[in-house]
Amino acid sequence: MAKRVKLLDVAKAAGVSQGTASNAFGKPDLVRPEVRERIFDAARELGYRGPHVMARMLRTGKAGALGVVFPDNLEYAFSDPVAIELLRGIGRECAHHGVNVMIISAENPEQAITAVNNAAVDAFLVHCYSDNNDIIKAIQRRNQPLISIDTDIAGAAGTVVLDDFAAAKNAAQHLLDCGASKFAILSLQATEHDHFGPMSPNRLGAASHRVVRERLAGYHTALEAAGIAASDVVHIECDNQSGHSAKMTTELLADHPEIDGILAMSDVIAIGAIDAARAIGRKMPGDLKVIGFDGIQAGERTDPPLTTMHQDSVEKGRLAAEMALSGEPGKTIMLETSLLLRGSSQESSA
Amino acid sequence: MAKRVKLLDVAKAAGVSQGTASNAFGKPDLVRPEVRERIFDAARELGYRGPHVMARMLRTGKAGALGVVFPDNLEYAFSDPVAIELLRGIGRECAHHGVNVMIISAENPEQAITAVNNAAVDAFLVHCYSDNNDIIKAIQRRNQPLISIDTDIAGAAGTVVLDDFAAAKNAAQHLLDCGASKFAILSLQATEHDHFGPMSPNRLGAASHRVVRERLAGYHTALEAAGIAASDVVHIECDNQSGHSAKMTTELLADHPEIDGILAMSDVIAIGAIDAARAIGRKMPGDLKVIGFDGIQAGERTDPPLTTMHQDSVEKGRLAAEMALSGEPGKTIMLETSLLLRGSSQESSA
DNA sequence: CTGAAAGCGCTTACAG
DNA sequence: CTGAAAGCGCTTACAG
Repeated sequence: MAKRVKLLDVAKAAGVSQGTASNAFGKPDLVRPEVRERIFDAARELGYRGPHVMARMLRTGKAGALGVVFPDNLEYAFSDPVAIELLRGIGRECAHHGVNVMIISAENPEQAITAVNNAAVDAFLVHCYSDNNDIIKAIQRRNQPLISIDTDIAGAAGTVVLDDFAAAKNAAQHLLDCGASKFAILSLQATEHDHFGPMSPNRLGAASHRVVRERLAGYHTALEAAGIAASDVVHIECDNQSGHSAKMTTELLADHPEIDGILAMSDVIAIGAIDAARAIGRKMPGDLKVIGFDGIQAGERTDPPLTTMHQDSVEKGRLAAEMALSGEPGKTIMLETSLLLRGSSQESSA
Repeated sequence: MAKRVKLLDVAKAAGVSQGTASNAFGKPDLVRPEVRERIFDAARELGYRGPHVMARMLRTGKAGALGVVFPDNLEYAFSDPVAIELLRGIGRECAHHGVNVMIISAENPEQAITAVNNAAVDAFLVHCYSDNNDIIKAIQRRNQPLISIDTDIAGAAGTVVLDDFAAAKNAAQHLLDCGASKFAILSLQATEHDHFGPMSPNRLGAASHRVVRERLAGYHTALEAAGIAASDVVHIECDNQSGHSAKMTTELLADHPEIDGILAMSDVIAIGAIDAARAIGRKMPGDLKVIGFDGIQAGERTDPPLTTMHQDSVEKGRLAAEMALSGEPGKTIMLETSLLLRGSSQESSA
């Protein structure tokens, strides 16, 4: 293995100083064209591979990359359609700024902390549900800008969230308008600890995930205005996988056949619910109305197609990346959702 | 802005040498516990943030990250279900090794070269269709291990591909067995230059993408064995998006109503084909048989569900990452596919 | 187990 | 526009 050719070798061969050679690569305008060419020729001849990335990073302090962390669901992030849309938006904005995207990968929370500490990035984007998390503390210790997505983190350089309360309120109102009167809520996990199935009032009150808290409040607000107490609503906590929510829904509808309105906190969950309800012969939307949350593509292909509260996850990711890259003071952006009407809540007019 | 606390400051405060302080963080076993604690205390007191990542990288030459490059479809990679599965496998293996995943992001090929040069990574994983590419040259100039996925790159440290020939041959054979006799092939792009619609014999012969070349050869081999010449098969080049392939299929079936077998090079393309065929009233599988390629989840929800050649893209990505991280000599892995039988090729027995 | 020293390869003030 | 020098912050032989 030959010794690596470095800038000084090139400079010597070209008969210039190291500084000038550096400029030829990094700031070509500062070097006279003929000298620049001489330097490039020397580089080619010696087999110089261009400035060493890590050395430049150390010197300039810039990593040229944004770190993306999914503390709640590390492996899972690459399966959730919504996370992928987020990543697409992040990737788009990073590409625009000529910055790479570093996905912090780990098998468990402890490893994630190491992974965060080993990542050469200029800022972190954190997608998580809960603000109380060792991984977040590890990031904050690094003292780099942190943009939080979908939850509030104290001291974040920026925050992008949804108006989850309004979205959930509108979702419940829509099912009320469609005539539903006996409700079940299929909730996302309320805390980091796995817990599936019926939610006790205790558990309902203990939701540490901002998204869950806000959406529950929104659903309840609309229902209570229609005279339906939260205690009369069946709450089921689901894993965010259609297979799992299908199982939960089968049990739900066996125990509570009177349910005629299902409020699902994600489309993935809603899709499982529709599958399960159809399998046991429930007619939708006549017999049972379902509304999801997110607006993923797969919702177009359920039977019936899924009515949902649509959010623009791509834009959410893009905005977060933009905040991270702009270096502006920390602000909070709250995005709106819109009702995406399909067949699972009312007969299509088509 | 206070000056950054560095290791030497901590060492002085703890009354040890810089080397010992370094060991306390990086190789704790080499430092006596009581000394170690003294160092950690000093670090805490001074607000030391832990060893500087970039400095360590420069010194050790290890980046602790794997670069992933999609030269053909930079933004598109986060939309294609198959690319996402690949990424999931890569992420899984990287997490296992405590290595982060760096996605090289760029808006155009030129930017991609810069992005490659700015990426602090230990090796590159390249997913591409064609081996002749400026981005690949840029990577090779960096002289780091390069694992190529889905195509052969000369000098790669490793290669992971599918047995595309056998897969396509089996796909065509299956439709023959189901009774199809008039075929159309919906092909992926054959070269990097956009070209959609009917393929001339010229274009067929010029396919620079390995995947397209192999699959065409496989389809043709099976069809020719059944007495069907390649020149009697309609070839259409599609963008890998269901909306686009749907349009192409509508035209195809208008021009060639006799077609009763569609061989699609991806499930995404096949899904569009099924949608289009159903929209104009073609009965599947009775009237028209369709087989896809990949085995993505969305294929379960078409009407009828999509028969396809299933590949394990997650494993493909995982294997590629494993090769990159093992540092073993370059070898080639060829993965098999399997027929995934659903309703688009024959009546289900259910 | 500990300390003193070298050096990873570059970029950037600074002086000309 | 060019050159000489400092230093980014660390880890790792090396000698004890």
